[in-house]
Amino acid sequence: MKKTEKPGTLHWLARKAGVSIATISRTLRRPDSVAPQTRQRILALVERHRFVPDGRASTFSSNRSGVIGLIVPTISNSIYAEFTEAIQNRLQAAGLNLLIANANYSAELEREIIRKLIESRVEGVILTGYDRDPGLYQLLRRYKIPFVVTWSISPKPSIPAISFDNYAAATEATELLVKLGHRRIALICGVTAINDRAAQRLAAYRDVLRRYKISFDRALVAEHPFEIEISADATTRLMSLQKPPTAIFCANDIQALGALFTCQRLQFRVPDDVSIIGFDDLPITRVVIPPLSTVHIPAAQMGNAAADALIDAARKGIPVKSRKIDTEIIMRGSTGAPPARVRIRSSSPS
Amino acid sequence: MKKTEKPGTLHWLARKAGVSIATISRTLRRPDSVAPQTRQRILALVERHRFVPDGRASTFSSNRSGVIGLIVPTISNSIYAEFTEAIQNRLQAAGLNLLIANANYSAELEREIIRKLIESRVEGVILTGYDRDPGLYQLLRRYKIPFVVTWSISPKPSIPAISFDNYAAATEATELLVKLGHRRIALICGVTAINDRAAQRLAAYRDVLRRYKISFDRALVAEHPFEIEISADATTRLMSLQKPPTAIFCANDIQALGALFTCQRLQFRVPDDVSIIGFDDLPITRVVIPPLSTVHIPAAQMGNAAADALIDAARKGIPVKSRKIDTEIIMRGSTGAPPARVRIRSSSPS
DNA sequence: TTGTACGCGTTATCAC
DNA sequence: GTGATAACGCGTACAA
Repeated sequence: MKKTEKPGTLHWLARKAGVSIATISRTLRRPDSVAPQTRQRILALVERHRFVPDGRASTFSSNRSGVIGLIVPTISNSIYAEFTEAIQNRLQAAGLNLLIANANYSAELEREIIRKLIESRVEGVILTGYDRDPGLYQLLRRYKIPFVVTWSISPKPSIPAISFDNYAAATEATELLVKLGHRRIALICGVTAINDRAAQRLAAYRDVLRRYKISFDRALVAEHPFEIEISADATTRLMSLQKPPTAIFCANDIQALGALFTCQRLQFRVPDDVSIIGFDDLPITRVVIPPLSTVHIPAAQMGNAAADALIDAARKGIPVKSRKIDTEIIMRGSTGAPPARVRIRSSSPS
Repeated sequence: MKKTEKPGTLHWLARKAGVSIATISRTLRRPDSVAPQTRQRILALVERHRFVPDGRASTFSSNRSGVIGLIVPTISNSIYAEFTEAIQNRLQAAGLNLLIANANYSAELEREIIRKLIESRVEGVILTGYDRDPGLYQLLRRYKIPFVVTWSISPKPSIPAISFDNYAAATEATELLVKLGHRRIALICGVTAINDRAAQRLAAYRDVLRRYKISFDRALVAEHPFEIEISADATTRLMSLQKPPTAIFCANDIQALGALFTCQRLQFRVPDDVSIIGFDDLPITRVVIPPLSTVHIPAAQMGNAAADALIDAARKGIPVKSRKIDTEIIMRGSTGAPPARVRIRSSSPS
């Protein structure tokens, strides 16, 4: 007496249709392998009952989850949106699903996410940055889950990375300011302790200063989360120094915008009194006044490449190969030569 | 001869430990229900072999997927980031996982996503906007998946919504401009055909004009995707009209920023020559010059409420109840009375 | 406290 | 072209 099959399953539908579950399954997966007549009857039934097969069971039985996990450190920076959308499009075309996870700049949370992804046996993982507990990489390998690091070039060859070179890009940006004649250059960047991209950009900044024999001043470096208001406050502090900088390298466009508006609010002209260069090349940098000079990051290109690599890895077993993406300095209106004489500030900022 | 259990499974580990799979499973799920000695031995083994149980199998066997799906129309607007992070935090605290999906303002893509979510038997779905094929709601109900609409109040009581009222908020914003004395008010909003939030805000704008006997001018309405450069172009067109508007209501802060910078670029003073009011209250609105007047949307609060509702629905079977969230007009520096005399533009914008 | 055995819903492999 | 049935890996009632 099995008249009461649980509704919404193949068994149940098979009974209703008077065929075997195999036939239903086939109708759904490879309709051609079923007689047109049978197919029609079954499809009508599927339609009528709004049958949606249990993906967990099928993934489980076929041993293909069909999902790629993407872990981003934040979703509030739209540069990751461009990146994510590129990945999504590529995966969709390949019949894979994207699972987006936000680690919120927390190593702890990222660890949990990676574990969850392994638990659900994703077919690939796209990571942001390389700096994490090596055990996590081992875990991914242990379960034969292909992965790729993005937004950062890994120092270890064993960890495949598809990314631009943060150090090189930041070097270029800092050097540009030096070549414009600046000697007092501030840096606003992310929190290097939890962000290897920020750390690399800071390292580049320091190294350029050293190379040009410019003394490094700790007071000119501000590490902060990527929130525009925090960056604005940091800029206020920077520009209130006895000797304010004549240029600010912001290792992130959000921070650059905070710096730009704050300088203007404090009556510093950009770029006449102070130059600002950003990093990422968000669309808004082209619209603000003056347009922001910045480092263009081909986020979509990087996303495409990472997605393609994982598709090949998941479907054809091709190991992920590291690849470097080019960046480009975009000169717009926020950078120029330093003012001829050191500007003396007459009153404190409000 | 079952010596060669497949590695990375409970069976395999059970054999290694010399216990049954049940004991391993128990050790992992409810450690207390196992003798300390056994537990230690097993945990050591789990640790050593980096064992990660197959979540699909467990979810499948326990019939609890433990995931809530969130579908946002875009991830490039940081207002959704705040929303998403609130949801994520709440769910995490409740032991549920968040699956973020980006529908990219495509009904087609959203349909596929909803189907995928049902396939994976998520325990709840958070939707953005109410306007979609009713069949999708039926499908969710059919599989007893609790859902809630956000960012939009549903006109149908059968569809639970936890949201602010777009129409009311937009009415307030438009009315504010009218009360400041503006009669020539432009609207820049999203594409109403694919965005019910934009449609409601447009409806509010029209109704306010009608109520105040201000004639509706199609030329003053610009529907566009939420990209700052597109909004900038639209503003250029608007401000190049024979009789440019004295105020612009932007149903989105991104578009408001595009409008602000463009007006300034065209030498219109904000708010002296033209007032601008946005919608969302992004952090950047407090930093730009002048600070942008806007409608504050309590995105985090809405996210918390939606998450809580779904947690209760998934865990305690409590049906989701609609709830209205309050918005608030934030007056800052971008709005004021219209100029005394109509400004005559002397040359065409570059 | 621990082990046995069944069920979860699908896919894949054979026979027929 | 179709049906029967053995996996897939885990959770869990029930037995020991």
